[in-house]
Amino acid sequence: MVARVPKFSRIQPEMRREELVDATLRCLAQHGHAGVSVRKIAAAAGVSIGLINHYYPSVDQLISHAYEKLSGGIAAHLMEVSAGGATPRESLSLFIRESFGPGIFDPPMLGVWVVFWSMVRHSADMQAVQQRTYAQYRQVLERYLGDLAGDSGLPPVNIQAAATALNALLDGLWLTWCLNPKDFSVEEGIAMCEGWVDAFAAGAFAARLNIPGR
Amino acid sequence: MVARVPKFSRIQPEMRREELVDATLRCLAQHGHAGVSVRKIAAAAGVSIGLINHYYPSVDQLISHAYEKLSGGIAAHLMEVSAGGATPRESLSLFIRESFGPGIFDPPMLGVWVVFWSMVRHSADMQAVQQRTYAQYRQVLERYLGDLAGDSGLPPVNIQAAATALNALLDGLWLTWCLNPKDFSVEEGIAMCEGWVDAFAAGAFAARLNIPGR
DNA sequence: ATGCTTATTGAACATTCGTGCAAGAGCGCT
DNA sequence: AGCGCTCTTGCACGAATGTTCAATAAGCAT
Repeated sequence: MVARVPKFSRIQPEMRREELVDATLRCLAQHGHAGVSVRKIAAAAGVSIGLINHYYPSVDQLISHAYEKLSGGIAAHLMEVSAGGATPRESLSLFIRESFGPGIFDPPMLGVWVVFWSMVRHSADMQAVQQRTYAQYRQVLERYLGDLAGDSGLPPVNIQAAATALNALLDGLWLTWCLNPKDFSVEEGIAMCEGWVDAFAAGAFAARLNIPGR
Repeated sequence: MVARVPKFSRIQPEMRREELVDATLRCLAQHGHAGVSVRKIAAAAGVSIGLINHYYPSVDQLISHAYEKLSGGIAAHLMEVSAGGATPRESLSLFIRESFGPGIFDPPMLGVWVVFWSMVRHSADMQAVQQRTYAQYRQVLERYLGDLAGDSGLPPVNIQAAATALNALLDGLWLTWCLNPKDFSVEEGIAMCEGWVDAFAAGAFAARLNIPGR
């Protein structure tokens, strides 16, 4: 008497998509650009090669969905955490500290983003995801920085430019650190960002980031 | 009477290497990751497929040399330009403005760097180039920032951390702008960096970037 | 139980890739 | 003028790629 053992299991399409996207992210983190491979992703997800094209017309669309999930997930997480701050200044500190947390500050993650960035220029889908998620990020920072400037009674400042700069500082530190984690410690990175916010709150950028903007 | 027209010309090995490296950079700028291809590079250089492996044992070494040339060239250029400043503060302004200049602030360049970064984690050669050129960049900034802090009579500050932060701000703005040049103008980017240097010169970061460092 | 829907499989296809290698030819040297 | 070094060529090879598609079988409904 032999027990029936199914060769595979059918699961709900949405769950399967989720699994495929997760496998994609794992693949990119491990293999970098070489992870953009139907066969590698299929192996990582434990499914057959053909299943991927059943759910995604092309591998590019799978990557695009993975981009959306990762980027959206991080943005949502940062928003949720920073919302716990009692003041704008405190929210910014939470946002900064969480940006340096595990799952974000992680060298293999560079391999993932590098793939995404390399596709932005040639894919309209990727470009759309990039612009949408970046705007989301920046708006959060704009709100906190705007409130902080209001609380501090600062002269009018180009908040959008300030948010762009803080975001760039975060991104640049992340990039530098992922390329060589020995360059500086996470705590030092946080201190650099906190210093920037302190300077902002003290009105140090008012002279350069005056309002006209665009 | 038929004029002799050579099928190809022999040139000095060094010049040929130069041509191959230039073709590589052009390829990466145009095709991104797809430009990492012996055939595409050979076509861009106007030579046969086999010639590349004659000069470089593997395509990875060609990319590595291209990385070294591009990175070293930019570093040398920035050093040369910024050396023209009469004061450390002026040198920093020149460094910043030149960092936003053409040839650096250029969206296709993102495709080049993205390829380099994707290889740093898996190639010891690329890692070595990365660390060497990054240290070179930062040392220049450290010198100017150190002199500026001395001139301003600031309390002791972790200059290395400050240079890391300014470099990260530059990199982050570059990345953001290359992904979407409409986000902000070059002049705004320069203003953000100048504002950071102003704040540094005013001692705004002294409290966070205190000396112990590491 | 039986049938139906369709999620899932895996082989097949045409491309493209990097590298190896023997043949060819440019160009300096005698 | 012709020898010879080696730069240069381009075909050949195996491996890996994305996509297609007919066949299979899981799991729900009847």
